[in-house]
Amino acid sequence: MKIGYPCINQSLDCSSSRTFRLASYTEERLIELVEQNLACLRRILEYNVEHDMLFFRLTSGLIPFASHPVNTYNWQEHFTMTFRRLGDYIKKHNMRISMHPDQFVVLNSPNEQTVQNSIAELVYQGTILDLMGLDTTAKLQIHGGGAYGDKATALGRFAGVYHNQLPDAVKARLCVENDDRTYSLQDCLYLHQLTGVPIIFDNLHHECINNGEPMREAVEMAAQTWHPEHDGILMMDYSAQALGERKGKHVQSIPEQLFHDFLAETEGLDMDIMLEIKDKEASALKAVEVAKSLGRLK
DNA sequence: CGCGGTCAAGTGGCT
DNA sequence: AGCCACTTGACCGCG
Repeated sequence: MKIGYPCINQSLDCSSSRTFRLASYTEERLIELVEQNLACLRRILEYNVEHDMLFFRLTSGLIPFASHPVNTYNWQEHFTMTFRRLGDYIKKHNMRISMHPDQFVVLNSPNEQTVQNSIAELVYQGTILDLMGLDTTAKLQIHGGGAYGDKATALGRFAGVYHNQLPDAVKARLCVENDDRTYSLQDCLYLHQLTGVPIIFDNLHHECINNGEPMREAVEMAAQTWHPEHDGILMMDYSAQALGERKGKHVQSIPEQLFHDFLAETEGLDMDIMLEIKDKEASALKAVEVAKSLGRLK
């Protein structure tokens, strides 16, 4: 088991997703900002290693406008060695890496342009993992997309894009997460049947929409969609409901007892857990201690 | 130099 | 009909 948090470290005084507006785009500025983003990423990774957090999600914003037509710069070549060194560090410390393309990536959109933009974004994010030299256990995590009034048809469209349009390099890394309002775990398992994509499990989303599966059973079903050699062990997002807030809203800080209970409920199951909690590494640190106390983490 | 409006992109639920 | 949330606020113009 590995534990981690997404994208941002609030203890460090740097950001790996500094960016700029389209209106102020210049190549010079792009290069300078990417250098800063990658330098910060290195610091975050070092912090994580020091604190036994070996699971981390890279921000989508590492390369600004990477899949936008305005960016014609060959950043892949320019930063080849930087990415390789980052990847070497990740591999040396046996870290697990994911990326989560944002809500604009919708593979089942009826809008062809949206689909093409989505593919371009997935190619960009996959390229980063490729340049780092990471194997296919480093994943790109997206949602099923929209329902458009008919989930079965929409998932069929997803499968069509998957089989006919996605490059192999993206297919090898793609996984789909159950979301909190449209595609439940069951829906995702159906998509897995159509495509073979592993299903990344989100416990809070599962609490929002489900078909009555108890938590342990749900984790087991998701885990079965991961091919041990090709995909690695199950990745999951862990969060808890912010009390009194909109359903699905993440808490500010991890309720340690709830996390303890979750680990107890899933005893014997191996997985890597991403803490989607507002205060980031602070909660991840607490989670690491809880997991260690239960002997789930060395 | 701090504040607040705004920023590439989609979708659906809530008010 | 418009606002908000989403894996993450950051940027920039203005006062």
